[in-house]
Amino acid sequence: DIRWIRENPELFDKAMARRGLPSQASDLLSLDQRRRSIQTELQELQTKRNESSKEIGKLKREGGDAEAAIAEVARIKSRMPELEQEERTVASSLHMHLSGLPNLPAVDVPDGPDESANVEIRKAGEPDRANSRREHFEIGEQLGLMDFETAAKLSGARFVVLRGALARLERALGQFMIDTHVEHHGYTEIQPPLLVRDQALFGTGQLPKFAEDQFRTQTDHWLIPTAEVPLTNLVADEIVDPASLPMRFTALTPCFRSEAGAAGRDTRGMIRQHQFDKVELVSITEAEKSDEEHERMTACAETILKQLGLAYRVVSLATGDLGFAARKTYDIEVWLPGQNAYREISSCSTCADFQARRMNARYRPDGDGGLRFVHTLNGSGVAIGRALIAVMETYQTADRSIEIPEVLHPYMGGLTVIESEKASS
RNA sequence: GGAUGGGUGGCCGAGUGGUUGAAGGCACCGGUCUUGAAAACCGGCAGGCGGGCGACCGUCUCGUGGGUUCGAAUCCCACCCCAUCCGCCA
Repeated sequence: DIRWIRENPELFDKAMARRGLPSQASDLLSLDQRRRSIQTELQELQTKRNESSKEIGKLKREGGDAEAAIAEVARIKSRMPELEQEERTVASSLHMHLSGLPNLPAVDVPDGPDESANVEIRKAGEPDRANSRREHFEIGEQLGLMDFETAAKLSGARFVVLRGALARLERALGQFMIDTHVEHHGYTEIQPPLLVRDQALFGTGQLPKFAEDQFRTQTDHWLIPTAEVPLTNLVADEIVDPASLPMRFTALTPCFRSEAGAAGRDTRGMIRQHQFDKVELVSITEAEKSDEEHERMTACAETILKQLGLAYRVVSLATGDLGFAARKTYDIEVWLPGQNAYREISSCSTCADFQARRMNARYRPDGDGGLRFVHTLNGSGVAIGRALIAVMETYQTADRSIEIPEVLHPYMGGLTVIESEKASS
């Protein structure tokens, strides 16, 4: 919001500095200043032109001579095209700069250059630190149910083929999660498009800066990197009824990420794939309710891990680790015994009005007649591929089987353990 | 892929060159009436931007961008989007 920057240039620069960005308020404001002075000048000319035109209309109706007035208008108009052009140039330059700016971090976001400055908020469960624990790909390959070689034949690196009981386990996880959010947490299930237009990705903030992280089709669609994109854009260009807030949407979808720039990171196993399933949570709230909703959403995601019996911790991301659109983010990190480390399995963010502004999503608060931007939040509830990994590593047994968490039994057709000798069945 | 039709305020919908930022209706808000509600009646009700301490003033916007014109929602061009029919297809 350029007006906010105009009124709070030091605060703005300070906020950007917390994200490690150079101060740019003065550049933005000089552009803004230029735009406004051009606009003012242009409007004065337009006023004169409009007055004269009305005069002409009146004279003509009354059968008078309008020649002088017409010449006057022509004279005024001769100066306008140049100003109009300049205004367009300056305005679009300003717009470009503004749309490339990340969201301002909330005051309580810890300062720091990267994830090392993230702050642990709470822990749940007891991490299994036994060093005999195998990694998920060892477990999966030994069972013959997780196949990276075949996936590479079909699609290259960062894909996987799951078979039999492991394929079903992944499906069971997704079903369990979405059912939980719909039946117990008040979310509405959505089956959204997986291909979206530029406009949608701009709205949630992936465009224009992060085009190279996405897959694009030949029809100029983009494969969604997360269901956050279609779910949040549900309210794009809408003026929503305040009585319908908060809106809570959930979806189980595949997500597609090019992982440009991630070469060499998490190359083994299913941690970082071009395609993975995820249950997403999105909330649309009134401005005052978003912080509260952020806590609630994070708790909804945690519920899943608790019910699966997985150890985890919640961290508040430092300014340097915060995503582009986020004002504040909690990551939930699940304990992976095979890696002997906590790894991100969910990321819950409040974007405040950042995305709403980009997609022009508003509501009319009760009472005053004005319009306000809604607040948007999104969180994983949770990433299914990583949940599968966590379950495999947490519930591995000495005899190379995997026990299945109790809450998933109904989704597994009664199967309670994936046993190595029955693996191929 | 072929062929049509269409994009106007929160919604529906009128409007083919001159006080039209836009009739009418619905919704919504305020009032009268009523024990209360409904109905009826009266009034209000688009958004962005700029200027002013302010009551206010100006400007832009009828999908988007150009053009014609003294003047464009209305005429011309390009693009975007939506719908329908035919073909193909899960």
